[in-house]
Parts: sequence; C-alpha cells; structure tokens
Amino acid sequence: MKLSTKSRYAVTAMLDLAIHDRVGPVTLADISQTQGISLSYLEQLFAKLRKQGLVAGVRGPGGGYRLAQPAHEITVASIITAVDENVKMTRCQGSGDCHDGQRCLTHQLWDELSEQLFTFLDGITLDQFANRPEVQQIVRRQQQQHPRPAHPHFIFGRSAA
Amino acid sequence: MKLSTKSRYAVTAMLDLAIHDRVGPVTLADISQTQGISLSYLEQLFAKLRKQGLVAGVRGPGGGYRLAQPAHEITVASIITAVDENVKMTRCQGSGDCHDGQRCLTHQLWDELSEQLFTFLDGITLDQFANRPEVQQIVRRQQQQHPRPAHPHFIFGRSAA
DNA sequence: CTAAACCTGACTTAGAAGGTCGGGAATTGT
DNA sequence: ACAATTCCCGACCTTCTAAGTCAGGTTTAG
Repeated sequence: MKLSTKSRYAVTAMLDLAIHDRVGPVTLADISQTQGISLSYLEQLFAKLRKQGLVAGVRGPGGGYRLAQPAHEITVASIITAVDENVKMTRCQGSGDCHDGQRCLTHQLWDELSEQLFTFLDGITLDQFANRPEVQQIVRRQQQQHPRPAHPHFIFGRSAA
Repeated sequence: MKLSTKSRYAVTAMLDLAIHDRVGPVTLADISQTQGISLSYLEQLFAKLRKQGLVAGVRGPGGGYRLAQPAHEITVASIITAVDENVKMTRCQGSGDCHDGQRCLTHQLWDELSEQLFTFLDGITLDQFANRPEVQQIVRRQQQQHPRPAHPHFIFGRSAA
C-alpha cells in the first residue's frame, strides 16, 4: 500500500467520474480541466484503471469513460492498488528476506501498518465519498467554474428541442 | 506523514539502540553491521534524530549514541517525523490551496488518512515494540551472528576480572 | 599523542513521479 | 465516404528525492 500524489490523482479522477457519469461518458479532457491534472498523465492512469476493470472507455465523438462497476462497489483501496501496481512497500514484503535472508526488525510493524491503511481505505466506496457534504460543495463550485455541457447525443428526454 | 525505507531504517536503528543501550553507548558501526544499513547513511539519520532530542551522541573512544529519553516515552511516530521533516504529504496539506487556490476533492480524505496513520504510530513506543516476542527472537538471532562485546570501560560490576 | 568515535557537508547514483510528444484505432455526425 | 472526436499506446524527457559515498573535520578516552 503506497500513498503518493499519483494515487490521489487517480482517486480524484475516479470521483469526478462517479459524480458526472449519469449524464453520459466523461472525457479525460473534462477531468483534466476541472481537476487540474495533465491529460497525458490521466491517460496513463486510466489505462491501468481500465486493465483492472474499474472503468470502461467509449470511443468516438461523445465518448469518454464510464465506471465499469456501480459506484458503491468501487473502494478507494481498489483504485490505489490499480494504479500503484507495486503494492509491496519495499523488498521486505515478499517473503521476509529483507536483510541477509532474515526479516528485519520492523518487518512486522510495517505489515500491520500496511493493513491498517488498507482496512481504512477499503471501507470507503466512491459512492460514500461522493455524497459527503464537503465533496458536494466542492463539486458545485467546480460546476460553476468549469461547466460541463452534456453532449447532444445524450439529451433525449429533456426539453432541449 | 510519510512512509519510506528511510523511516524504516530510522525506526530499526532506534530499536537497536533501545535494546542495547543498557550496556553503554552504541556505535553507529555496530548498528550498521547488525542491521545492514550504510554507516554514512546512519550518520545522516542520527544527525536529525539528535536535533530532535531523541538521541545523544557520546564522543571519543567507547562512545556512541544513547537514547536521550526513556524508551517508553519515544513513539514510533516521533522517530518518523524526525527524519522525514517534510511531514506534509503534498502541497495540499498546508492551507488547502492544492488546485487553483481551492482545495482538491480528496483533500479531506487524505487528511483523515494521515491522521489514522499518525494515531496508530503514536500509540507504539520503542519500549513496547522492543518487548514483542517476534522482535526479541530476531534480536537473539542477531546476537549470535553479530556479537557485541561491551567496551571494557563499561564492565565494572561484573565478574569479568 | 593517537586512535576511536561522532560530526559535517558536498557529491553521486538510481529510480520514480509527473509530464510531453507523436502517432495510431475506433466511432459518430454529416 | 469523410472528417472530427475521442480513446489508446509507447517512447521520451525533466525534475526530485531516496539512498549511498567520500573526504574531511572535532571531541575525547586511553
């Protein structure tokens, strides 16, 4: 379990996706704009998220990304492990041959720590997270600064024409 | 709160110190041998630990390092924050101006996470840790592979002469 | 005085984070 | 059919930090 800004970017992007996906696929360009993450970097992250079956890409105009699972089934932990495939903190994790073929003094502690983290993050789903009041508030502000016009294709039940 | 091998090295070294300091100061050379950490690197780490008042250096022959506080008052968290002075995980931590002068979506989550970690590590003292059965076992093995003869100066109450 | 230890700071190296670039392949609207 | 839009892919670059090295100090017990 590793915690980097990379992980945070991934979680942020997935959250954005979870919030907006009911109006159709979300483009990486939108996420890039709204969340301030480089487009190319997002592409790298989403490649991994796709391989892990967390999102599905929709090609062509009007396309973008959608969640491949319902938001209440996607945990923050699963997102982080998806983009940071190098789950083991150090050479230690594997089979305990961290030092001279023996396990180092702190091996056990780091294991416990890792588990604490995982348990915490595994208990939070995208769904729960998206519904937090603080998050909602930020989303509203972002809506004003970076409006997301729905693609024409996805307006069919509305009073738009 | 940051978790690197650097932190682990520091905790390992402090643990070694806590275990052996009743027979006098412990040299960095000893720790380097026993724990497999580069001597110069240890010196860097201990410079920081000393500045934070966790250890005290004793110069000259027969010298080394001692704990500057009783082992039951030193927490793992204090060791980690001592060597990783850059406590903030990202630009985010400071005042929440992570993105466009606004706080990013995951700001709150990362804060909570950081706190979870800290609480966990702050609840573990060197003392507690050193007395764990697993740790004791490793120490015994290390004693056989890397015996630590006490310096003559510190043998005065024994049947050594 | 000298050797053992701490102390200091500058330097090097490896690897990862974060980002860029250029070109594809699929799909939709016209 | 065709062009625009989007995902998709891989190579590359830059910057930063962990981790380690090196070369010199300074203090102090014997």
